[in-house]
Amino acid sequence: MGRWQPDATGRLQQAALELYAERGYEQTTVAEISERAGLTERTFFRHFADKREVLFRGSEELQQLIVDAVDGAPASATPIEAIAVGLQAAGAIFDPDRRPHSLTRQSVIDANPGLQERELIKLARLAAALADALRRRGVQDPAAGLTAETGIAVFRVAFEHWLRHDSDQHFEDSVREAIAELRTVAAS
Amino acid sequence: MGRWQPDATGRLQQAALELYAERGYEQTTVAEISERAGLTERTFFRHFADKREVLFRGSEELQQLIVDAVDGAPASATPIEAIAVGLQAAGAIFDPDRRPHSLTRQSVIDANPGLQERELIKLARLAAALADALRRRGVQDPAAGLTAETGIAVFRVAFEHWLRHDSDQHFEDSVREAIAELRTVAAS
DNA sequence: GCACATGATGTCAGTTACTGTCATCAACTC
DNA sequence: GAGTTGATGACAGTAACTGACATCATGTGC
Repeated sequence: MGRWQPDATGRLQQAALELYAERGYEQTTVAEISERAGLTERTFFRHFADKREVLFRGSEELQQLIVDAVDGAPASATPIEAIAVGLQAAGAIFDPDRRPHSLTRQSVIDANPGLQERELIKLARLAAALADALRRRGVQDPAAGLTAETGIAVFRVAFEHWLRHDSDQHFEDSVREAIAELRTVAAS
Repeated sequence: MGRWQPDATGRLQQAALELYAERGYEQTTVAEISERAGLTERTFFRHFADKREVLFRGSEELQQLIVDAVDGAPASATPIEAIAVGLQAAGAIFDPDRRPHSLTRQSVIDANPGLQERELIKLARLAAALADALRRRGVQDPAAGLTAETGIAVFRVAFEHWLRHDSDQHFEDSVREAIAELRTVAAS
């Protein structure tokens, strides 16, 4: 059993999620995660900047996916429609098969304030990226920023609905429903 | 020079802000902060849960101030108007005399992602408290949550404007302007 | 004035997240 | 098959944070 087992990053992610879920985030040491993954503590910190980040790898890809979709939305789309197109593209990541994994991950985050902080800054970065994408479409400020933040609110509503809904509804449908809800609220 | 110098919490806060501003948050140790305040490291952690929290003491009072004002807003006020009343009450804390202090504090936060995370979760808690206050006024969901989050966006815009504006404009006026901006955006 | 309770602080030992440095080993190149 | 490259191990070190217990200032009852 030499070094160089494949996918060290993935093994660390899986080991961390398992342990966080089993015994809690704070009760889990990085040494334990690394051991379960067959690696050392030092190697963990070569793959992840800190103990929280192991749960958030992939948020960059999610952001890129969404931003690319916004960039690709038809020029005729209004700002909020462009955001909706972007969010729906996230369905490629949030597919029904991965819902159990997402549920476990979210329950771990919801149980720990430190992890919630990390989640919030990821969403804030996504909001900033969405605002930039809107500006590239010619949307002026402060509409770009406000629409982007509204988009984050929609994302959260859609994601939570997708998580909690038992049926294997597609994420795109959850986004559609959240947008409809937003229009109702905004029109009142 | 015995123990029991008055206002240990305040001395720790001032020492921390000075050192964070002088040499940076990460380059400052809790031992150094405590020493400047004439206390020990252990005592620091009796006053503050962690090294970040020393910059955020008072956010609970701010939240209470705003929520109380929302509760006290006239029954005839619309949800967003009630939020505006609440945010304007924060002018009691953000008075022009404290602007230099707020500027220093914000520059420290803006220079460190960890501190930004803490700021974000404080704002998220404020948003949750605002949503509860709206529900007490009979506002239904999801309008309560969405209006509360919009209120946070308004707060951030107003606060940043108040910070950056050289004249000693009152915070209440910044809130008024931000609300007007929001109405313009929403009506477009 | 004095014993006593109370609360804030000091002291000290310990755990753990995180970093710097250098050695080691697998795979790839020529 | 020697050298290069990149990932990992080993080890020492710093600093955030915690638990346990001692100590001291202050207030209270007498």
